[in-house]
Amino acid sequence: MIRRIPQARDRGIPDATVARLPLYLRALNGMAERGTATVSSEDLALAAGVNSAKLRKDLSHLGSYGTRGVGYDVQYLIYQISRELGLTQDWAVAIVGVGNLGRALANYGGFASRGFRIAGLLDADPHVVGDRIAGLVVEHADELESVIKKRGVSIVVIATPATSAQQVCDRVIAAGVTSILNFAPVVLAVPDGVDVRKVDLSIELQILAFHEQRKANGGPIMAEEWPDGVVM
Amino acid sequence: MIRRIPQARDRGIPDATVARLPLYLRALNGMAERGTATVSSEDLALAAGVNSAKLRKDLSHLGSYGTRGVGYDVQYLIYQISRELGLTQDWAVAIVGVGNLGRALANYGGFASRGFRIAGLLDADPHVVGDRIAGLVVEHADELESVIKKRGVSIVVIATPATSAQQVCDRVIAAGVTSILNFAPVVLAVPDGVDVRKVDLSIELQILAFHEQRKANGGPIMAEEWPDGVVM
DNA sequence: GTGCCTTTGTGAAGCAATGCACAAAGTCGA
DNA sequence: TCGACTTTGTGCATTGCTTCACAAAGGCAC
Ligand SMILES: NC(=O)c1ccc[n+]([C@@H]2O[C@H](COP(=O)([O-])OP(=O)(O)OC[C@H]3O[C@@H](n4cnc5c(N)ncnc54)[C@H](O)[C@@H]3O)[C@@H](O)[C@H]2O)c1
Ligand SMILES: NC(=O)c1ccc[n+]([C@@H]2O[C@H](COP(=O)([O-])OP(=O)(O)OC[C@H]3O[C@@H](n4cnc5c(N)ncnc54)[C@H](O)[C@@H]3O)[C@@H](O)[C@H]2O)c1
Repeated sequence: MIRRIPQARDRGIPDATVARLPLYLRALNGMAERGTATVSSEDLALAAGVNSAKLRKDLSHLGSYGTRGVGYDVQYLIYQISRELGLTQDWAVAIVGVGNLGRALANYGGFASRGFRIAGLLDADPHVVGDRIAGLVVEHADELESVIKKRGVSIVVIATPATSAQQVCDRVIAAGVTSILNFAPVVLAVPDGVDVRKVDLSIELQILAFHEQRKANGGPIMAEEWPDGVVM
Repeated sequence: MIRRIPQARDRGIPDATVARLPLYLRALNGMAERGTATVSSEDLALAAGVNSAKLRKDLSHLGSYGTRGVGYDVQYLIYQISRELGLTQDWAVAIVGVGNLGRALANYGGFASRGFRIAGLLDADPHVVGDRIAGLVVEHADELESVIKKRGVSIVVIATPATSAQQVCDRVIAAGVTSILNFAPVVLAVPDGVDVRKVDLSIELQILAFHEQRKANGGPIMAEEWPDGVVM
């Protein structure tokens, strides 16, 4: 039986931890702006909305960056988390599908400030191609492969209708992209080695509705039957 | 020691299961449109992008709705999942903050089709108030409480800048709302009994960047040190 | 120095979710 | 009616994540 010997800086950081690091980073940036020099796990955990033991365990996966009796140096921790997440370099992102959502994303300033530079906007609709949005001109979807290669795009955001998403996905993967953020409500099929993250707003609302219903009724109405009262 | 006796329709559905039900529902709706009458756990799992044992276990939390040797009746399963999620009723949703993102959400047709009716759009900016978007007129944020009460809003979407989000959140909770979908990059403090779900696009990109960096380098650059090479 | 106080880092226990593997249930053709 | 075949529903082992609780580390006052 093979047992992994845990090391000081174990390379395998749990997914759950990776997903929280950006949260810590955001809280730390706020503190840095307010001039805070050091912070305890307790306070940082509070600001990030997690439990302090979890925070300490998460940070311990990156290394031993705290000082007992004192806490963590805010600037140093910002740097370490940023480095771990790969935010010390900047990333070229292309947005495919410049409709309602694609436009909102393109106009959003919060990406650039985190090192995500929008390097291309692409759409299949000739009425949209040529529009200038947030300083960029929308290019035709036919240019997808060439834009990806010329501008070193490594992350693609898919904001097309569901029907085109898989096709766009296949093309960007063929062009060498291995990180995709998908807003279309479809399950994308991708080969191993490609990471897809999805954001589905309608799923979030459905989860809220589930809990809301429980709060109101203590559960769904009409347990086992069809609306007309006939059990199948 | 108290041990819960598992029942045919155990009322405590695991969170992980609830989060996947909308996925199954979407896959089932696709099948229904294509005229499929029954589906096996294997096929449905494939369409939803999960493992079939997981799918069966998830569905078993709702009840025993399959037929051995055959599979699940598509229409019946759609109804059962919808009922469980609370989608057999419709929900009035208000969007607070009608900027880039709020507009995209308001214009999106995918909510109404799932029983989420946009019942109000609110903004604090007088230049935005009065705009007509997707058939609704934007109202002033001062009307928040009255809109919630008059239109029976039970889910609020917060799409304001981060600085206003907590304040909006406090107000909607005071007005009786207990389900919130938050797009602002802040941790909202809420009392017990209030559900908040958050969508943070920039976190998703950061997670992608983390994995992308690993694929490229096998890990972050300059393990323990500051950029200038001095260990703290 | 020395000792007190604070806070980290981490074993270990507890809990939740996953995935395997198969008996039981039901279908369908002969 | 029966037997072969398919597919569900679930017990169980496993994995992964969370939380507790505390020894060890380090700062700081005197
Ligand atoms: N708008 C929202 O709030 C929202 C919410 C949840 C999910 N979504 C999903 O996000 C996606 C985009 O939504 P939207 O509201 O922006 O839709 P939209 O119809 O406004 O925009 C889609 C854009 O994609 C373009 N397009 C179509 N096929 C293309 C292709 N092959 N290559 C490049 N571009 C192509 C279209 O020309 C259009 O401009 C949809 O899949 C939608 O379901 C949107
Ligand atoms: N646009 C995106 O793609 C995107 C991506 C990720 C996160 N976000 C987040 O979503 C939120 C909205 O983003 P946006 O791009 O639409 O911003 P925006 O500035 O375009 O829109 C914000 C709107 O909220 C309104 N507002 C401000 N204070 C208010 C209050 N107290 N009550 C009601 N309305 C108020 C403003 O008048 C404005 O119209 C922000 O928190 C942003 O960080 C946006």
